[in-house]
Amino acid sequence: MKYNFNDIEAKWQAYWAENQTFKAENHSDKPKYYVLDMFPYPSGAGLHVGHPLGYIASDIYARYKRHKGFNVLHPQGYDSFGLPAEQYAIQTGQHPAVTTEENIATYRRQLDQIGFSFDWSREVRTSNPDYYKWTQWIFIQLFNSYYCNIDNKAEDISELIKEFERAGNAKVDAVCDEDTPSFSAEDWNSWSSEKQQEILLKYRLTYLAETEVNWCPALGTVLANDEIVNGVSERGGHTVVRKKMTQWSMRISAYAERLLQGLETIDWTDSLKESQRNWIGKSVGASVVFNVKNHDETIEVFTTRPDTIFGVSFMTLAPEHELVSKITTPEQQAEVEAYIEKTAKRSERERMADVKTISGVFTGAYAEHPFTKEPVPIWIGDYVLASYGTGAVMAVPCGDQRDYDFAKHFNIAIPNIFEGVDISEEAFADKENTVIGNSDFLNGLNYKQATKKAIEELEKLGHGQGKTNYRLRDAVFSRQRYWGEPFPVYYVNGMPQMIEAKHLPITLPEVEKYLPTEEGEPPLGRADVWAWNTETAEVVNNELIDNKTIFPLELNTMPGWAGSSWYFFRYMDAHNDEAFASKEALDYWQNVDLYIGGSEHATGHLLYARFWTKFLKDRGYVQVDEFAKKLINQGMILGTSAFVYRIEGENKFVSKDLVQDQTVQPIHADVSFVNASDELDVDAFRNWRPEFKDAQFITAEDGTFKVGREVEKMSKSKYNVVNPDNICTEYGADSLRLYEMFLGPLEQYKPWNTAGITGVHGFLKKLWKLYVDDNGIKVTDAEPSKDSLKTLHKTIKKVEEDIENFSFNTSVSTFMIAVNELTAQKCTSRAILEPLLVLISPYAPHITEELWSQLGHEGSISTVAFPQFDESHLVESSKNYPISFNGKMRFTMELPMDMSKEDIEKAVLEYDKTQEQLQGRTPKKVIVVPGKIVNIVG
RNA sequence: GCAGAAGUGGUGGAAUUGGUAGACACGUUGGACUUAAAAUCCAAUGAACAUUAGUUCGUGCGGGUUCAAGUCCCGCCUUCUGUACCA
Repeated sequence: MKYNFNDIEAKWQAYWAENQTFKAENHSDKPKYYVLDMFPYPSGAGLHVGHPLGYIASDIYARYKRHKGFNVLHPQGYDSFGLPAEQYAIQTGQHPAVTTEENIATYRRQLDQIGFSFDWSREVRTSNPDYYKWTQWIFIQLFNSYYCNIDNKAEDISELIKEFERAGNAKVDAVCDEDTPSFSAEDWNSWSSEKQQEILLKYRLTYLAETEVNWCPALGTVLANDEIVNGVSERGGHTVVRKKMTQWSMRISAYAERLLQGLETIDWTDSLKESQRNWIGKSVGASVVFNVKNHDETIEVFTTRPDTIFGVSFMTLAPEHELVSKITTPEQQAEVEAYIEKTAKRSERERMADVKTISGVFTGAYAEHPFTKEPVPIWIGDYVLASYGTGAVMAVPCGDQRDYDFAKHFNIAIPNIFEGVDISEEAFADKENTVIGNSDFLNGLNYKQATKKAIEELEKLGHGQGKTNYRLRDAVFSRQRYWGEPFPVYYVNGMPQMIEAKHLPITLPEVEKYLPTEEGEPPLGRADVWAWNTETAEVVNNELIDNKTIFPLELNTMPGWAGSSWYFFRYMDAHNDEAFASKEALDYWQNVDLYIGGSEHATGHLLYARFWTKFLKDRGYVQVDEFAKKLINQGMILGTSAFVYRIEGENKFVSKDLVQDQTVQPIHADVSFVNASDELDVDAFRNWRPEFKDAQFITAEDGTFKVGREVEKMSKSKYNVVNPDNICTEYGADSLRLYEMFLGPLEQYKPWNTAGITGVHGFLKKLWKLYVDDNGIKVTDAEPSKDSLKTLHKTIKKVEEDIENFSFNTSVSTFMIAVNELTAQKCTSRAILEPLLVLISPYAPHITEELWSQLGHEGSISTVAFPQFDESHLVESSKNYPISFNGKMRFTMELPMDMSKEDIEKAVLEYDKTQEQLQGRTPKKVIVVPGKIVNIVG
């Protein structure tokens, strides 16, 4: 019987689907284990071999955990709202729901043929109204919450309103906008409802505010900071400009400290945690208030070095700073205005590219040093960013290199306030070795002492206090797009109102085009039926809007990360229409035990999802603080591109080994035309494109034509994309799974080379032949040999360790070694071969199911207990000792395991080969490590 | 600039606590089977020297610790990833 993988794989995939083999139960006596892959976006191109890498790894782990007796939740679904489907809709007029549906079908077919153990009964799609109903619901909860700094958690906004009615906001310590005024209870109670709502927006966790946003004209939408790479849009590489717009924002900054602290409690990679730490950007220091001479204005700055306050010799404001126009003296007016105009014109990108040029202008105004009362000149300069801190810095040139460079450039004094440090060449920024001098009451103190003292003194003077600053900004939550979740929001007198939760979902309206309107409104502005009737609680025709009972609905939609910020909870109870998931399900599954995905989501999805989890916990909807306990980033699989070389100016191609010093042009050839020995199928290449049809090919003497190889990112344009469908047809899903793992460590970037798959495919054939010959199953009930038991048990040990360490590549080698050994031992024993199948089944589930059933078992192998490791089979009576001379291994010597150190030394020294090596010398020293090694020195 | 990861044969990679460097594969070469091919099987395969026995070198580079270093320490170089005038 031959190993007919196509039939076997189809058979078992059908079996799993029919029997719902991998359906997870929400009630079980078994311990739970939740394995999750990062949500795929179903793109039109389908999967290439790089995509399933993480899915295969998580699938192996999920299957392993089932063998280990866990109730495993291993779901899959689609992040199905998003820009590509919408761009496609704009180009073709097709509804994004239609193309999304088609793409999902392709994905599903491709995923199914790889044999994943997903519980498809729990599939979720973010674009499905049953799902986004709850995304809208969470949005409403955020709107109805504020962040209380005293309790350090989110609380219901009604609590805040009660307090405002009772005592105004004097005693309230909550996260709010910078410009929130102080008010009394009388003020509050005297205000109109609109005014009250305006104030409440300053506290709500999601709020509408005029913000400066990253506007991408080409995409017609706003982008979040993490959607911009090097000043251009991440998708498409379009220009991004700053623009003021009224937008929904998420008050994620309220959670900055908890998001930072939480990192200590989760097992994520260091690089990922580090990215999040940098993104949150905590800095501890002080806020210092400077008076402006001859003005009532004050300038507040944030500094991490209050200890260097006596080294201040100027201040710098961002050119956009609101005080600039107020304090600039008439003499400096023209110069300042010219500078502001010049910097405003420079795009973010230019400003970033050109960090070296120092520019700035003196405003003519002076601040007053809080301690010395000396005048401090106020400059403006674009090295100060309006968006960080207060948009102003106190410049200490002796202690900060940027201030130093600025001072040098403009000939500003650089007073030295450090003991025994030379600052004639550069600033001194070493906090550890700082001793302050020339600084009145701070003299002689180190960094820590001086910082503490300076803050105390500033507080006494009322000129500052200790402060912690975060780089993390509130996240803009609106997109001027069609294909996203609609907001459950309508407007009364310009004030946003939430639709009651019981009327959700508010489904996407139909539009005739997916472009912004002529007036520049988002695509939903084209919908005819997009108004809210508050009496009937229905979405009605816009013509009915009377602003009495029928109001306009929000035209923006939610961003891509809305749906993916909580989907991991939905899988726990995917069809619940009473709640986003039942309390029982949430209590049982808690959070994700293992999350596998790419590292590109470090500061986007993975931060927002943590934020929403903490919010849901605060409001009592979930029990957990973090949604994923452990996270692994899989590396990318790169393509191995193939190049053919065309002689410059001629339609003549030359085999790689004959190129020599001719001037040639490398041209990408499709990798499917190239075999394992880098030989090109010339005919296939000719037929590929008309211009190659009549080309000449200079081949090697043996008639072969060699291509060059280079490792690049896998991409259509490089013709190096390998489709898993072809691999499955030609070698089978089990070969694909094994090979993806065999390529190397999961986290590492590594090139794909289809040629190597014959290795694992050969292994599967050998495995098959161990069980089956021409007459069918050849497994017997014979007593296993000692050697076979040893092979089995060392394999159990190694594989178990490997899986626990996510070292899947080494377990594939271990299987190969085991099968090679058992084949050599001519093992046919059921007692060996049955457990071996269970070991391999997480990696190669189809072939093992088939052999398991052929061995006479009913039902799936997937829940059979993992074999128990028994040390006793590995105990050796002797050891083949490596004998080294001065650290160099010369020969080996078989000696009993229980031999004493002294006897080993004696035996080794008496051995002929030892004397041969020593050539009459007397060893100075003999090191014997029993069970390991012998080293002879001398 | 800063942070993180990584550098081992022709290639992917292995070596879990310092103890036989290169497991397991790919590729290459030779052989068996075959009319031939495919498939399968066997053997060799880090480099140099040597008829053999064997010797020398060898884990990015330079030092060091140790009986023993891919592994530990110090100083560099290169590549990848992320991030950046963050006060």
